[in-house]
Amino acid sequence: MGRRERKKAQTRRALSDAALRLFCEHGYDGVTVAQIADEADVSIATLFAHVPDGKEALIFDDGTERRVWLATAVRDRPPGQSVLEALHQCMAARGPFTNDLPPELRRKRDLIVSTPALREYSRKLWIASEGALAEAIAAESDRAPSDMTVRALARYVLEIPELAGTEPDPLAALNAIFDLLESGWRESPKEA
Amino acid sequence: MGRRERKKAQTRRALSDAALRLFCEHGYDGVTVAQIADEADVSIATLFAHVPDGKEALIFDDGTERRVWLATAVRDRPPGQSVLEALHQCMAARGPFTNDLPPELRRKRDLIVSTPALREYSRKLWIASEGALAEAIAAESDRAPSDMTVRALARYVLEIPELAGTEPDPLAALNAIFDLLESGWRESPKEA
DNA sequence: CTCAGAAACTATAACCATTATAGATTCGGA
DNA sequence: TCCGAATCTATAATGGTTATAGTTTCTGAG
Repeated sequence: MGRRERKKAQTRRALSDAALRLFCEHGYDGVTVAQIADEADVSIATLFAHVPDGKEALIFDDGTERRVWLATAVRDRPPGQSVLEALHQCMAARGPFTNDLPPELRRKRDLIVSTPALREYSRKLWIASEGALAEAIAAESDRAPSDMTVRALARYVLEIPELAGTEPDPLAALNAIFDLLESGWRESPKEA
Repeated sequence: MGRRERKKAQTRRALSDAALRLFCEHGYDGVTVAQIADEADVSIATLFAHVPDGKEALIFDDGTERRVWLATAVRDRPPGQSVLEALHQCMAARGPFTNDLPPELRRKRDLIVSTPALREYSRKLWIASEGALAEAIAAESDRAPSDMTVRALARYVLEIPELAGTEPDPLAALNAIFDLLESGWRESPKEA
């Protein structure tokens, strides 16, 4: 990697770090992009050159990670394990569902979960992997990636973090949702 | 209804109409709120007084309609019909899933479907009914409205318009998704 | 090595949505 | 009739985002 790319990555990092620090200290709405640019010692134009999606994207990567992570979790799952089980398992290790994280990441997660704008952007990143996940699921289940059932399943799995992330017991919520996806909605009709 | 409320409703209507007309003519991004305010002959401040959620909300109602509509569809469904069947049926009559609409509404629907910002806001309106729908479902199925399974089902049903609205055959997509929710994900494992 | 061009960065100025302020007008009810 | 509240207005400020045009820094070809 040449010096150019190294410096670019450095700048991006400085922006992430500055943004996260300031957000944690003053709250998302209490910080302006100008302050973040100052703190990272770049111009505002440079900030937006690095983060085309805007302020919310500052503390996130571009979503590539999630995509490959999901695809490999499905493809390389242990033999005998179903696709949904594999997704269940790897989701459980993720962000909102475990406390087995370095305190720095935990602070970041708490910031995201407690800030609507950041939660929403996080969801957008998850949804952006829908195509990749649909392909992975399709490959394992003899269906077309464009099959609506496949796309819907992918979408519903990717909505789980936003859906369960704010529950009192996120992990229990996660389990309940995967159970629903696995078995569908079984009605227990009301007494007449 | 006094003159005051009547005038207020009139102004709100003028804003909706102006916004829809201009959006259709120049595209969502090709119109500024200033132009809309001008066209409706009110000040910008008045525009925002009527539409606190901002530009995207101009052509939508406040979501109350959907809420009551969903709740009654579930509660007053024909005897013998399941909750999901009732929701399936009433969704099918809605926006993106039928062409049985006056041309004016069809143009509005096409505008929304083809404009990301408006699609997103439409989804927000649907999701805002999650609590109401969850209560309705809970009441019919002997579960608590806070039961994660109930909440997830409500959420997943309300995501359908965004999920299926852009498909080539939205109605077929709708049917497939309800089938998934009804029966869950049945894997047809790949040959070894 | 060198130099031409690409990439990253900068300052500056614009644009637009949104909110705040303060004051004017209109309406409803007592 | 008259007070208070709701609506509307003009105006200005804030803050995110983009456009422009020019400067510096790196890379790779010759």
